[in-house]
Amino acid sequence: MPELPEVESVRIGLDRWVAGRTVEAVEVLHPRSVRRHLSGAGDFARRLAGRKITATARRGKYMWLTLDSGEALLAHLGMSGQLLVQPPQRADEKHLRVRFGFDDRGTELRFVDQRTFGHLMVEPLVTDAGGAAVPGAVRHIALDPLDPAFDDDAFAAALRRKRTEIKRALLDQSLISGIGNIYADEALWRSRLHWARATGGLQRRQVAELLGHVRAVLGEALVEGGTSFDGLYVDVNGESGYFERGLKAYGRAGSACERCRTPIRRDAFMNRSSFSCPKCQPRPRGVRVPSGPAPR
DNA sequence: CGTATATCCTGGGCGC
DNA sequence: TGCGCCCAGGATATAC
Repeated sequence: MPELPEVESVRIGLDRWVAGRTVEAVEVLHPRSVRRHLSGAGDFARRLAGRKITATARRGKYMWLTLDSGEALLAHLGMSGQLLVQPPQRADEKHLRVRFGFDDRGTELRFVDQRTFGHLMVEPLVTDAGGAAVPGAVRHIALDPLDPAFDDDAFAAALRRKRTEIKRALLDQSLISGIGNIYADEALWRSRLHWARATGGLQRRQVAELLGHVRAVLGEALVEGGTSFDGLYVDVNGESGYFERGLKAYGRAGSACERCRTPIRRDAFMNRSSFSCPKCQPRPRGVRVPSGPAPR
């Protein structure tokens, strides 16, 4: 489940292995992986053929490779997407979806994605509201909290205007990007905030502290090389991350909270799960939550 | 318009 | 051994 730290690990790896190289052949093995490239797989491949990769970039969970044509190859890894750099003679992965060959006949870039929630597209760069050049599909994605231009005060003000719960807000990529279910739960645990706390009721200082914890947990995971689950996520060269041992709340239902030893609880939340400490993160007054997984 | 919910999709794991 | 169900969840379309 790649979130910001995992995506950034992939970007760094790709930068080293593919920046400066020229794409030759592109093979789309599964049309769903390019479903958001509306002009089709053939057009996707044609826009890349002969193009040199000039740089890599990322915002939130999106990453892209800029091309010498002024366009970019945009990637979202979804739940299980991987971008692997492999020798051409290496056997195809079971869930290989797109293969990129280079004119130097060296290593290939491969998009592997079991669950096919990830996607790739080629798009022109456009200028966003903040004056940055981003692929069109990224225009509505907010800056992520590791971006130097992220505005803490504007975020706090936006939170206070909202009528929603804090975890929904953390997962809203148009408000703050890069955070998924795992790091949302971790940041809330560190902040001692229940996921259902109303955004409008948070004090400015609480928002500042929450942002501090968000940055800390993302930064620590980035240093560790990303969180790895089920072997589905590996970094660009196939090495798993190790952050799972640093998780204090996510996936720890029934285990003792490391602060107070109370068993971590699991609540149904947005058709998935939310993990928190019943004592450190008390439920806000008036909020009733069904326990266990959400009904399907 | 703002917020909430349904939907997409696969296969490993597990109970029977 | 095999069947069927559970489960993971980001982004988007649709509903309220």
